[in-house]
Amino acid sequence: MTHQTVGHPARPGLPDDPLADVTEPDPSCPVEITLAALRGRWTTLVIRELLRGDRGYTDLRRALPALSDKVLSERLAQLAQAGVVERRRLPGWPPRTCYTLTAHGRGLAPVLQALWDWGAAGE
Amino acid sequence: MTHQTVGHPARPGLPDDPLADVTEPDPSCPVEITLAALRGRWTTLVIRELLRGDRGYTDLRRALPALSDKVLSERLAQLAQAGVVERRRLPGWPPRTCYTLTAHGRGLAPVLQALWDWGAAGE
DNA sequence: CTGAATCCCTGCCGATACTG
DNA sequence: CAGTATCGGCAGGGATTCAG
Repeated sequence: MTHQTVGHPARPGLPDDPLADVTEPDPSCPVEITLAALRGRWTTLVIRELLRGDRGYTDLRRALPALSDKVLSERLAQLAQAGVVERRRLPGWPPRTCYTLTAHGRGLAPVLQALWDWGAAGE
Repeated sequence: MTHQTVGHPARPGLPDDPLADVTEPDPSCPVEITLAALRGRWTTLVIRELLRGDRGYTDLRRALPALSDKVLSERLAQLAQAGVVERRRLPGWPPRTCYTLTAHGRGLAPVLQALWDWGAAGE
């Protein structure tokens, strides 16, 4: 059990942590770390695809036809750097790469669910 | 009970909804609605301040000193449009405005918590 | 097949200055 | 006190092209 509810008696809905008091945008703030991982057009859709199972580069292109090579590469690199996805090059020819969510990446599922719930509830 | 768990038997972590199958970024996707509401530098910090209680314009400026007038105005307008905050003009002089989270806006607390948890757990 | 490099264009962000 | 107007810089995103 690595996350969920640190206990925040006096602050409804906000963690009881010094970083919760930052007075300006701070890349080390957990909230910003997560938003940075999700940042950019297409990012959440790529994650959604990978939540459904491992995918190759071409699988992703086929699932998201309007997504350009450049942006797909960018997103996969960004997500790899954030520790969300892992690349595995498969031996043989033609060259193939398999993209998998890391354990950390799979942890985004409840985050996306929370985003979905609020957006669906709202307004 | 307006949101939370539609029931998604076959899709771990993802809602069972046709919109979950969109093949390109779609502003009506709940996830994107939420991300749009949170988009932009300073946005989450403004929300955090308001989660702690109602604030006036100057209160917010004092709490976030590095935030410029223009951006604060932009954020408050954006959040008002998203139905997250409500403005109340107080009568009398000098002019005062009180910013309050709507019920919908208060619902962002668990979302921010989820973002915090993942960012704090990770990497 | 799987990417990375380039070019261009748009939109966001901040600083400054000004109004009711 | 509570904003709005304008300007400039810079980063994000798409189309195309090139490489391993």
